[in-house]
Amino acid sequence: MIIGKQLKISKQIPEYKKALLNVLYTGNWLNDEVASALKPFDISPQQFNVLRILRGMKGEPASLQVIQDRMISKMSNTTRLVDKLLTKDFVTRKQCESNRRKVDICITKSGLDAIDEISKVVDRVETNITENLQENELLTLNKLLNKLRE
Amino acid sequence: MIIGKQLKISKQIPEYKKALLNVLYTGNWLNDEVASALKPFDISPQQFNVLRILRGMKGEPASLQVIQDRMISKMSNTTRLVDKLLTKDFVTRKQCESNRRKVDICITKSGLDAIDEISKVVDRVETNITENLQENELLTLNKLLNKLRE
DNA sequence: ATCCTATATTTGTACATACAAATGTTGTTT
DNA sequence: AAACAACATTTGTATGTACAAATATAGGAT
Repeated sequence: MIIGKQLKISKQIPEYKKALLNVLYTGNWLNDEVASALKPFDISPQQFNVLRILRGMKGEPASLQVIQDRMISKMSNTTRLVDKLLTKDFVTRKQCESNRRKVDICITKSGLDAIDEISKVVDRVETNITENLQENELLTLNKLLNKLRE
Repeated sequence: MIIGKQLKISKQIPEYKKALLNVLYTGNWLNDEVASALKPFDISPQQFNVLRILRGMKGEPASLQVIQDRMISKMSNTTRLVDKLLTKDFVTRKQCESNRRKVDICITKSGLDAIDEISKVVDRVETNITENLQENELLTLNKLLNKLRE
């Protein structure tokens, strides 16, 4: 639905305000969509994101800093997010040997299995959502969002 | 920056995944930008959003439901968000007379003063962010985001 | 009028997040 | 080498948010 109608915004709101409202609103909406798809697996979008990052490390350990830099939503307490993944046995954490201030975080076999399983469901949601956008529209959307953040 | 570089994503990720990642990432980024602009006023983006909704009511009271429907980020406890605004004396809340299940929430004079003041700062942030996008680019962005949510 | 269902909000509780201070480690300066 | 600043993470604490159950009111159906 059109953003103005959706949130019952005044009709003469300038386009730039509409656009920013739309980015925020659509971001939240998308997050909620993903969250409810993840719900049955008892995992949050944030946790899913971190698991995916760790899977992308291809066996290499990641420090907290590396994880944080790559997270979609930066947060001020990644330690505790990793704690949650630890109790689920999805990751391991130990002091980094070459720089003992850092910590080596790796995904476990069971973490890999979990994310592979969960990814299928998320993939389905993602293709569903984007199916009414053409490839060139996706490219344009990416271009405009990148430009916005410059 | 380009979303793939930003989050150090694998290069052969399909465009639709990039787009959704970009929507989420840009939404969070924008929220953080606004949040830090609001910080000096000791008010959260959510609270700011509700005050703006109430200002838009032009004196008419809003029920919790009305507020929730118009919020950028839907949340499951609007009561407590309004509690916060109450303790700041930015709003009033009383039982609705025509339907006593509902509550009438109104913005106070001091709430109006606050939001007028704060809006100036947020406006500045918003124009800053969008200044490198042309009007037709903003229109396209809005169109694509609306289409995504369909 | 009584009963039942739907609506609107609040409350209890568990969990998540933000922020600053504390801890431990490393590199640099003197 | 001692002292100090910079870095990486953790911990304490306050606040925010999610979810379900509880409360209260309204609008039918019998």
